[in-house]
Amino acid sequence: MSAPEQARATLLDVAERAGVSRSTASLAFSGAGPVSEATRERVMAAASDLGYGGPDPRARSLRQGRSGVVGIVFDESLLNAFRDPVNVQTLDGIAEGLGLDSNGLLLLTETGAVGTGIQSAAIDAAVLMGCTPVFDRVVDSLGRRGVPIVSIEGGARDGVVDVGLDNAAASETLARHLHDLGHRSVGVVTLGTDVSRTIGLITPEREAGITAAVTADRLEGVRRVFPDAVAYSAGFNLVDDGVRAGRELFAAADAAVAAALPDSPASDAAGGEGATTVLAAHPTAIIAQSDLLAVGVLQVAAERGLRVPDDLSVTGFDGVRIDGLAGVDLTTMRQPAAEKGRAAGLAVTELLAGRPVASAHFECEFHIGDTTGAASTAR
Amino acid sequence: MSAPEQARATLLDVAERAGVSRSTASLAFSGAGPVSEATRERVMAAASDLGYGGPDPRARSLRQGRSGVVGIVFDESLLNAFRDPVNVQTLDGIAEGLGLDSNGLLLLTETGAVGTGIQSAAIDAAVLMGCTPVFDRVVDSLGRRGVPIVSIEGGARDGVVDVGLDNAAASETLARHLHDLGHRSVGVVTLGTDVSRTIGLITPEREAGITAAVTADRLEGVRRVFPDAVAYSAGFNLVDDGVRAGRELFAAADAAVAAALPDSPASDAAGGEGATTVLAAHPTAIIAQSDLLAVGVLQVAAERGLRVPDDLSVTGFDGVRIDGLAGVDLTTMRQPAAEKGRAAGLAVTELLAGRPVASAHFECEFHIGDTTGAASTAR
DNA sequence: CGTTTCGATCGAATCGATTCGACCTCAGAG
DNA sequence: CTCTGAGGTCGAATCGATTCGATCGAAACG
Repeated sequence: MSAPEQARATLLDVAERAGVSRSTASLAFSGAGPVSEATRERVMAAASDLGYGGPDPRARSLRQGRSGVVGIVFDESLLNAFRDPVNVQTLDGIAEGLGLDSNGLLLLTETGAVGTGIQSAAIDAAVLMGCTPVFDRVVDSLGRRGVPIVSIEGGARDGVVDVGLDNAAASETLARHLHDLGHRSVGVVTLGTDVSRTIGLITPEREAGITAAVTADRLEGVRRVFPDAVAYSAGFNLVDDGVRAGRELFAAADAAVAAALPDSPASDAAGGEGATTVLAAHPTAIIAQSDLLAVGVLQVAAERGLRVPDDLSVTGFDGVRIDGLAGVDLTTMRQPAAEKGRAAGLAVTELLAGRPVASAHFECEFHIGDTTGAASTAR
Repeated sequence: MSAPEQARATLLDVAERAGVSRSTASLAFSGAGPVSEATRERVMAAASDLGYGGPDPRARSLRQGRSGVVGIVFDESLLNAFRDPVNVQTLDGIAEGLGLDSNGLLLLTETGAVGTGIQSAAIDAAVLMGCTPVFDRVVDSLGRRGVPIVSIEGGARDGVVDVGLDNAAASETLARHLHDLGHRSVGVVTLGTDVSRTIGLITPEREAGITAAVTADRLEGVRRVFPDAVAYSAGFNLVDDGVRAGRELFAAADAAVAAALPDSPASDAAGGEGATTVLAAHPTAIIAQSDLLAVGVLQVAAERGLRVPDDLSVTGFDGVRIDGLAGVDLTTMRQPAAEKGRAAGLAVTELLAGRPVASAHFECEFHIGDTTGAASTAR
């Protein structure tokens, strides 16, 4: 109201009106340096008169060489990124880890398109969420600008601090648990394998080309125990995609069993060893690479009238509290997502302070719920 | 590698190495203005030699007077904000509405704390998600700086473009639907009422002091049809909070019914009119102010052995696709959350272009699912 | 052959602050 | 009375680009 649309007041205007120099006015606002109380009040009064809203962040960030903004880079649309509770928890942890040093988190997406945003965003540091080869370009570009980078589950990369889990080991623990319970025929429902997020059976060729480190590592952990387990990839980390993958996995088993029966009259073939065993029998356990996918598998089990864990054991991963599914106690590996975020936030703080930071790895906690049990021998 | 840790190259360095002036080098990078192909290549080669990663966004934004960043302001922690699918959809819509003009969305939270971030963030415009009085300060502060503001469901505010729904009318539609089905005793499960998000019964005094516009408007819509409906407030928009509020609501009804029986031996008192009717009888319908809360209520119904919609009708609001609950077809008002976001994004674009923008209101679509039916007379 | 025109390039001003070193003044110590 | 020191203030340099108006050369035109 007081300043309709004429040129906005600058710190110089304020200083002149208060009868002091620019530098003194600046000190009055920033609080750095000694300024007498009387002067400060005069400056503030002048600012108020002129409708001055404080120093321009753009100018300040140019002079200071930092903006206080940390970029969060996703490799998928925000819509999908935020559907995954782990991402949300991690983000919250990052915000906490950065504390009050930060002026906010800048959401950026690098989906493979041109992505002008990431080039021209005034960020002091970047956190890469997830890991696809798409990020190589981002790492290059930011590295050239001297922007420190922290990746979450991004795997080892040159000049990048990584925060993650030992996914393979954690996954192996789950697999071994099932093996100990007597399971021999297991299926795996995996997360997306690459940028395309193709849904469907993971053939050996496809498995070799998995670019998503988390997916690859968790699958590798399973392979150490069940080298021949059939794996189906879900597209996104969603319950519904888990349902879809679960249905397909069982349908494939149905077909394989049906095909095996007439061909080999000797039913003991189903008890033999080798890849055919896995393919030609219904799985007694499903290892899902996330809790959301596991919940989808549980729904498929219900559809097919399979009792869990009597007829089918199911494991998840993440240990997220799934809103609205309080009743289910899933056997899973609980990962400290918020802590990972916090660690990433702290790492950013350290890097910005010029201190060196090492990559950090977190432990998962093995939680045995009531979705796993002894393999049924009656099948 | 090529530039270890010596002073980072600037555009001037690049220009000198390429044998051109600063201005020409700038034009070569920005693409504005005519530059010969040979010169451009020479500049790019020099940049590459020096490990120059493009113009500094800070300097650019100072000179141009804009950063390309749009602030998204929440009144709660990011963790809670992103648990609400409506927020996520809206955010995605905003990103889409802004298109390629934007360099990213800056997440800011104003929870009532000092919030230095919002003051010193270089944003061109701001979108306020939700609406609490806390935002008054934000509006002031940003307005003084000349930053355009768009609010989502923020209600009318001076100098702020608002994008929202006619929540009262939409809510009234649901209530009338239930009334038409013969329901007379209904309960309401509401969203948070204010910053404190206190869970529990909404007394008349408390109802008068609701500061969350969405909650107040939706409740008002119900009141037009059921003036005496009992309302319980859930804290956050979560299934689990819906479960909790639903349980309390039914427990309160249990108590009221038990208290009414011995006192008034004439059981026809339960069929009379007035506030006591509502309080002294179990509700035959529950109006939840969101789908997530409605799902919680459905779970409570299952707990108590109530069949839906035979024994109890339930309505929601939002029309979100709830991951993992594909089977339920909720009666609800579907709101175009993504469209709202898109409209907000477009509004920001227009405002930044200096064009005037009017507040916009969107229509909800009434969806009758299978969770509402005729009121049971047998109770 | 002189003039116009247009494309390419350059110089200098500008964006709005922060910050360093210099300077001044006044109080207290010697 | 003088010297010292510290608090308070100021001037000027600086951050790294964008952009406007001027300049210059060559091609096109009459």
